[in-house]
Amino acid sequence: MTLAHTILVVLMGKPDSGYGIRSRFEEDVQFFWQASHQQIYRELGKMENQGWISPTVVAQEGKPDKKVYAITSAGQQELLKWCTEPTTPTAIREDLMVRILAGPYMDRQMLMEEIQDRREFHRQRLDDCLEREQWFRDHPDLPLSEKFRYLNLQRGILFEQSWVDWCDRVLELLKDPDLSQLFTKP
Amino acid sequence: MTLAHTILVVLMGKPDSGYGIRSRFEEDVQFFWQASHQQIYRELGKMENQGWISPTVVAQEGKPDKKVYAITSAGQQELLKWCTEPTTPTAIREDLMVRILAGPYMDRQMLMEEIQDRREFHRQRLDDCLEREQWFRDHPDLPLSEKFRYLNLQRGILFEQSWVDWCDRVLELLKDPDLSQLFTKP
DNA sequence: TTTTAATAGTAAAATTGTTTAATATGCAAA
DNA sequence: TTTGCATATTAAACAATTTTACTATTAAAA
Repeated sequence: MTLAHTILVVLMGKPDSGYGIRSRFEEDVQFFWQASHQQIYRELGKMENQGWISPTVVAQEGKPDKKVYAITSAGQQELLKWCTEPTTPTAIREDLMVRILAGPYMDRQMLMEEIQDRREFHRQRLDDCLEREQWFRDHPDLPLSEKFRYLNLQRGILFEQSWVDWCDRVLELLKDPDLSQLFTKP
Repeated sequence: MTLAHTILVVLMGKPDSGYGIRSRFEEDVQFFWQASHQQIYRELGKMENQGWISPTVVAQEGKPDKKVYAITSAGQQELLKWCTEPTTPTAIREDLMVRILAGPYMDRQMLMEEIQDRREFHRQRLDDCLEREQWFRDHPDLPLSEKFRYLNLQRGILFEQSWVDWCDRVLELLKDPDLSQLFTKP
């Protein structure tokens, strides 16, 4: 259950409410970890039961009360323990790849539109990543924790770029009904 | 539920048993779709109930009997229907990225070993992909369905290559305790 | 000759993830 | 002034996935 440990890492930065954690997920973790707010709230409940985090109810002006969770020393220990365990590469389930396998049996135009849409999606994300990269470059004197976030951003850039490149290449090849230039084009 | 449709595509090629389907998953789908044998057997049961596939028990010499499933015309229709629906980009959950975020709080040497291991993993997969690419290039007169598999292989190559590149870059940067060359190295 | 590996399948539990809904506060816009 | 949006949390139902554990056959290796 890495979700719990992702939350622990986020809380190492600063204590936060479920809502706040979710927002921070969207901001800077979104391209390699997604979680709905229910998932986060449920996980926070479990984590509290295990003593990894402790809540404080904070009254706010103009907003509903919130439960701010802070990581406990037990939580920090748990995080460090988790850091000694090996990570495992993500099992990818990419349905566009399944669609590609179905390529011989489906309408070519439809397939190409699907890939075109996907290209647009990843190009948009790439743009977002590059924009954030520029922000980092405009702020060179960042604390170490921010520098590690930059490393993750680099992963995202390479990932999105490889998608765009692949889509472009495949769209070019699919123009030909029998993919005859498969091995001649680089 | 794309697993069912992945199985349908695989069965379009030729009828096969659950065990055989699983083997073919490992061979040529493994880097973008993984499924355990229970998942596949369970899914096959559901698919049979829906009339998408029909089984034939085949006795074998020297091996246990097997249930060979063939796609039905209802199954083919279902597959074509699925092909008109848009695909959705995978939600990635990559725990190495969480580990990177934990970087400021953990032992640097340990983190670097973790990344080194990951690099080795992806380099191995890249090698496998390149080997299979060479096989394709040695067999230029392939049927169309094989050519589409080659397109998927290209995706795998770009994916694994981007991992290796990222690991190399990060390992270089992490040599320095405060990541001071973050913006100066390309 | 016992064990291990590969083939072939089934069952159940536990965990994780998604969907839908309900509740509540306060601000701003229409 | 009603509507919609952002903030903030909880509950329940459902679907998907993973883990663990069985049963069984045959070949090959130790």
